[in-house]
Amino acid sequence: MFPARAMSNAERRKPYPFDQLEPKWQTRWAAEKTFHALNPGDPGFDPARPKFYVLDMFPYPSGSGLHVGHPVGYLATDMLARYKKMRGFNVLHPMGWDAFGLPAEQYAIKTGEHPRVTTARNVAVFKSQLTRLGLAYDWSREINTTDPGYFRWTQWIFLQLYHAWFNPATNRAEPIATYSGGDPDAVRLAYVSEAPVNWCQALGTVLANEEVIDGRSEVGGHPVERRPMLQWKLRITAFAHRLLDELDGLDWPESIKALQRNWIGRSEGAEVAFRLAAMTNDGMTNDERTGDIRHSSFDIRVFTTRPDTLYGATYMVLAPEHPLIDRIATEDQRPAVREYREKTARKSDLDRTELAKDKTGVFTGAFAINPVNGERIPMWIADYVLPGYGTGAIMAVPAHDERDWEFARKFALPIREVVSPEPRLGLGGESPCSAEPLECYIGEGFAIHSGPLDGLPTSEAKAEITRRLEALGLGKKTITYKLRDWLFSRQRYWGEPFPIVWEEGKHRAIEGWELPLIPPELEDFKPTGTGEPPLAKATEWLRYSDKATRETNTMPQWAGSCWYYLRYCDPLNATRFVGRDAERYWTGAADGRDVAVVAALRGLWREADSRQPGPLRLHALCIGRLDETEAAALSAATGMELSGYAHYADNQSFRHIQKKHGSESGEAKRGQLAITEEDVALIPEIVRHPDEVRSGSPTGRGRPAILYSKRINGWVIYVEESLVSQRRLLIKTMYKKAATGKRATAEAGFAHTSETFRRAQTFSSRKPAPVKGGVDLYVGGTEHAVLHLLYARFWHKALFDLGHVSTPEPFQRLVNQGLMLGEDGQKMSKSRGNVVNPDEVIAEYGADALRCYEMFMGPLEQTKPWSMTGVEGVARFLARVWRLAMEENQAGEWVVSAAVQDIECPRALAKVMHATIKKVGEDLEALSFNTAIAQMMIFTNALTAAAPRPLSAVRALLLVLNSFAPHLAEELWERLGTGEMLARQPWPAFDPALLIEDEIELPVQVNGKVRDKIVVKKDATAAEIEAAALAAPRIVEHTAGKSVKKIVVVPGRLVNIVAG
RNA sequence: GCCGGUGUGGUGAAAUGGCAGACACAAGGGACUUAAAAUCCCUUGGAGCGAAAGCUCCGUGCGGGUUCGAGUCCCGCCGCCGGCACCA
Repeated sequence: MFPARAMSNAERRKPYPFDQLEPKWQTRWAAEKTFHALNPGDPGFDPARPKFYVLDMFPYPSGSGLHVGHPVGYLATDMLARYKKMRGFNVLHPMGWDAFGLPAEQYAIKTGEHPRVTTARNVAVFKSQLTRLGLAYDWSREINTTDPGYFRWTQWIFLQLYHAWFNPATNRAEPIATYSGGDPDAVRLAYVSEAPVNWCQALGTVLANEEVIDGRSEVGGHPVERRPMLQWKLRITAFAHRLLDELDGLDWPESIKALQRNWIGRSEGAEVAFRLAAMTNDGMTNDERTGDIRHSSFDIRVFTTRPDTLYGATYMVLAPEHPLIDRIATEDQRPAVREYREKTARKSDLDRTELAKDKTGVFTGAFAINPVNGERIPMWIADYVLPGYGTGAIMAVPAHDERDWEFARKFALPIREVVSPEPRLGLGGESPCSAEPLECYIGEGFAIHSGPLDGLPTSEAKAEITRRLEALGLGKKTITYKLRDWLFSRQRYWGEPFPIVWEEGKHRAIEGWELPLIPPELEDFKPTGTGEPPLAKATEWLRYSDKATRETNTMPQWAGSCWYYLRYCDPLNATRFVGRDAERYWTGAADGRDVAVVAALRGLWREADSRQPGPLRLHALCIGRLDETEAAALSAATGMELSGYAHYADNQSFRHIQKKHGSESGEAKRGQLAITEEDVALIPEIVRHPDEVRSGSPTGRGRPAILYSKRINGWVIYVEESLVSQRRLLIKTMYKKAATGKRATAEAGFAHTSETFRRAQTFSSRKPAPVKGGVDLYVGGTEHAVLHLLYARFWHKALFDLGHVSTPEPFQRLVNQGLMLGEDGQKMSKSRGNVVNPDEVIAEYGADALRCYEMFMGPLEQTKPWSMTGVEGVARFLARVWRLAMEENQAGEWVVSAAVQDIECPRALAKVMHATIKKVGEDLEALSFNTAIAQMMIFTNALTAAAPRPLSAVRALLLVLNSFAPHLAEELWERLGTGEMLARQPWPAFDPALLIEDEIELPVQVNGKVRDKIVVKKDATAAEIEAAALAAPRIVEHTAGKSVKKIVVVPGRLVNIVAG
């Protein structure tokens, strides 16, 4: 060992001994489970506390570990989690690993080491790095997507999708059993289809549209080609309108919402049916040429956003993949058509989009009839029309669409102007002008040469033509989306196997009890290159029965991340993917009290059931409290079928209020009452006399109700067994105002009641309030805007429809942390050599300095370059904090400074202290970490200057600093403190009275320029301020020789004198 | 082309329509020290005037507008970053 003296010299170089105290506190937090979150039902769980679920996007544990850019978001959530805990919240702040994926598998192929092994190693590295940052995760909830206990439920959710369909009538996913059509396989949310897909030869797998960027794979940048293959898809398109519409209610950055809107790509327009012309240009009739259509003159439908330009459609274009081409192409055009289609099929997406600026196409020989004017228009095929969008066919209006214009010019097709930017007179639709327009006009305007539409502005013309087409059955208003179904299978080893077997060419699901379906052990993970998945090599595993074999595709990496935020709520649940109570509690459909209500209901139900055994159904009559969704969740939670739902906002409470107002029926109607605070206060009176409560249900009228009642956490629940003969259990819920006592409690209770009535009113006016819920705050990078974030929303909505979760959206609030650039201002990357490793920063300056620096740099959402000198500055700040309380003695040991004394805080210092408590709290709520730190620096500077230093002020600093620099704060708290852990302390209160100055300084402007300052009493009147301002010496100077025209006094702000 | 964001000192950045540049970094000067490190103090948007205290003018990408007052709101441009892009 070093001699003591040498040791202290070495130590002295460190501004404070973070290298000792940081590991110490990390160990303590882990040992004492300081950040362990309790679930409803756990011993010690406090349902009265509000909850806060704050989530990071879990990382893929790569082999290279973290760089300093990764933890930006983790640090933000950590600070918020620690703060919310001090604020009395039950905080859920978990972390886990998104560990299936390509890199681990590619590494395995290279080294022969099993991905399971490398994944475990990488996870260990990541976890230790995160721990060294002092992140307050509840590690007891750690999850790993590659853990069979986890992916079992990923497979289970897939089965829910497989066994479900989207019912357009109800606009939601339903069990496949409710589908009455002939072929359920055609409508499942998870289905197989043979279609052109994105095949990446280098990766040996197919990819989703979202994973292909400019014709190359997102991972690795390898070329991607179109190839028809039999693949699994998920029917995300069925949810397109909901995924789009429900973005509005989310508290997300506008940019991410815009990205998703863009990706979903809604277009409003019309579908128009064109009839195939009977006569072709060679004089033959269709009947003579093609047998198939002899008896049915079929239609070709096109989609257009500009139905108003229908009179200007001079030709039609089909996508080369369009299925009707074989039937319509004329004999003489057939070779050219076939050649063009083959050429197109060979083209990659990249070729088709990037290089195809020059239009190509071939005439099919067929003609279609324009339904509005009976004109024969030629039908072409061209690759600028895409098969997957709209109907795969367009009407071409070259005068008003740039692509059609270009195409028409190249192939000398007619161009007819039908929209004029200015209203034009005297141009009848019956006489199309012969002169072709000189340029393409794509804007809106007024219809011309368009028969009955002439003169109408574009928007009216659209509506008019659509109405006419609909009346004739030739078209209809249509909404089209760009979003395509999600290609869900991959030809890789390291992913979840599908819980599907194939028998005689048909697929079917395996049973739930067969899960998890574990992938086979393989020596050789290599993709086959033929599109056959590596799992096909496991011959033993492959065989399911004599006749059936297993599906060999695996799920994409996104599968596991689609629902991980749910698993965190209840990570060890062995019977359900997430416990209902845990899900309802943490994702916010219910607060702790609601969850307790459900638990009590279950108990009451058991009691009722024991009196008269047999299946019970639940009939929910809700007084202003539960909406329909919650009633459904309640029935699921109690295990009772929901036989009916009625909203109950009126009835007793309604009558009671009505009586009070002296208005008899007729005057005040349901949902139209202006409910006052006083009215709400009357509600508890009803509750206090349960005997007066009679069943309000139509069937229970007049019969005395058998009431079970139970009081839980300010709730009173009645269970009314008035419908015994029908085996229906009537439940009612009613909110009870919090017991009188502390004012604050009563107010909190009141606010809740008030909200209840708002919702009740909203419901009775038939406009359900949007159900908020999901993760309270989700922080992550912007790169998942249309991948993970869209997929997860889709899964969540499907699970919601199927009754498995209680909210329609997974992430209520989303924040993107900004990118961290290298010191050179470039993106951090190994090849640039500008990567900064957090471990090195921690070794030199400590984790607290790294934490504070990353948050001090600027706003969380902003991109910003790393600066080592910046870390140094923050480290200096922390060292100053340390020296506020500590000094070195003769022996070179740190001891509590004699300057810290238990004295009363001088008023000036107290002011800074309370201002700091206020600002840091507000800034944390607003995620303005940088300005919070600046304020703490101000406070620290003030404290440094003070001698002696009041103990209470130093402690206050530690309380607010704790979220940012928890190790340092804990250590000083311990040395100064009462023996309790700082992390468990409540957030300090500030005294607003102290922040109000008796006298305030006001700047005085003359013509908008500050010329002097005056000091006035805080409650000075405007007249007093005016007089003081005009008397100020420099104001007198500046207004000399001028006349004062106006004086603007902004109390507490400034005075502006307008003079001229 | 379309969509979203953004533009303030040498640098990172502050600023409910109300004193532009808080808080830091860097730089310069000083104190302590034999010396260095560490620490502490001072100066620091630009130009000009003054011996000094201080004063004046200009200044938030550019051009207009609203207002007693604009970094902030409105209109029109320009630059940069991100996304989408033959989506009919």
